Amino acid sequence: MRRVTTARERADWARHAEASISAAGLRAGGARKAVVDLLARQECCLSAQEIRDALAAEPGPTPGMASVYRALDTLADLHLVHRVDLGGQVARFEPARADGEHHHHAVCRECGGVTPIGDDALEQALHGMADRLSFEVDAHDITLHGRCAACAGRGER
Amino acid sequence: MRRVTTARERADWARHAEASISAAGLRAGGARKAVVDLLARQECCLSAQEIRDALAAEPGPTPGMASVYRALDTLADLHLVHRVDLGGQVARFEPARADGEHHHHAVCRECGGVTPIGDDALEQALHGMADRLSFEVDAHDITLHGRCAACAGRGER
DNA sequence: GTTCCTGCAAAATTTTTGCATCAGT
DNA sequence: ACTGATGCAAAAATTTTGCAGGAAC
Repeated sequence: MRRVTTARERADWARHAEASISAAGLRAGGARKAVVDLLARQECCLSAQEIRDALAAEPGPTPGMASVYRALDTLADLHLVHRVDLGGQVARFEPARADGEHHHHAVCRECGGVTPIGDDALEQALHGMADRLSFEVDAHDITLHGRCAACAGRGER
Repeated sequence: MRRVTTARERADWARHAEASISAAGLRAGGARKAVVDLLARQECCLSAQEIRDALAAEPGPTPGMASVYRALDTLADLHLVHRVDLGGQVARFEPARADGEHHHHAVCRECGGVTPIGDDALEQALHGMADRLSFEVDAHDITLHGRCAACAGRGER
C-alpha cells in the first residue's frame, strides 16, 4: 500500500505546528510542546491515554492528563490535529497536514489495532458526492471494521 | 436525495428483529421490546439518552438506562443494530437492515444535527478499495462534518 | 509584570456491572 | 421452575473544569 506519511512530512508538521501556536499568540509550555513532539513522530492516531503513557515513558516530567487534553483541544482548534472516533469510547488524535492530505482507518475487531488507509478513488467519490449534497462539507472520516491481515492469518475463519 | 428508509422497510426490520431475538433463545421482555419498537420507527440514529427520553415520553413504564444499554448491546451482537460514533462522546444506534443496505451520516458543526446520506458511487469506491486491501472488511462507517443547509442559510459564512 | 500554561483534584458524562427481584417460556 | 430480563444503585472509564502556583514573553 501507498506510504501514508514520511519522516520528512512529520518533521514539517512539527515546525508548522510550533509556528501556528506562536502565530496565535500562544506560549510554548512544556506539556503542549511534549504533545506536539510526540504526535510529530506518529504514523497514525493515538488516544489521550496513549499519549500520556508515551510521555511518561520518556525522560523529563510527565504532563497531567488535563494538560494533554488541553493541548489536544488547542491543537484541534488550530486545525493542527484531527480528532478521530473509531468506535469504543476513546477519542484518538493525529496530526492534520496543512495541505489537507490525510488518510482513514481500519480497526481490527480482534486485536483492536488500527491501520491507516489511503485511497485516491475513494477520495474522489467522496468529493463527487459532497458536490451533490446541499450539505457544506469541511471534513470527512471513514472507518473500516473487520480483521487485520495478522489476525486473519492466525486463525482460519 | 434518495429516500433512505421506507415505512415498509422499518416494519420489516421490527419483525426480523423480534424473530432473531426469539431464534437466539432470548425472551421478550418489556424494555428490549420497547427499544426495538422505537428503533423501528426511526429514520436515522439515536443516542442511548434519546432512546430513553423517547420511551419516557410514551405511555407505559420507562425502562432504566441500564436496560436500554443492555438491549442495544444484545441487538448489536445479533447484528440487528449498528453502533455509530459521530464524534463527541455519545454513541448512537440505528437499525441494521438484513440486506446490508445502509446509509452514512453528515453532522452539522453548528446545530449538531445529523442527516442521513446515501451514495452508490461512494459505496462502489469503498468496495473497490476493500478488495485491494489485505484487511478483511466487514463493515464501514463514513461521517461528514460541516454545515447543514439550514445553518448555511441562516448566516452567510 | 501580565497573561497564559500546568498540575492536581474535583466534577461531569457516558457506559458497565452487581445484585435482588420479576417475568417469559 | 428454570433462566433470562429488568431496575436500581454503585462502579468504571473518559473527558472537562476550578483553582493556585509557575513559566513565558
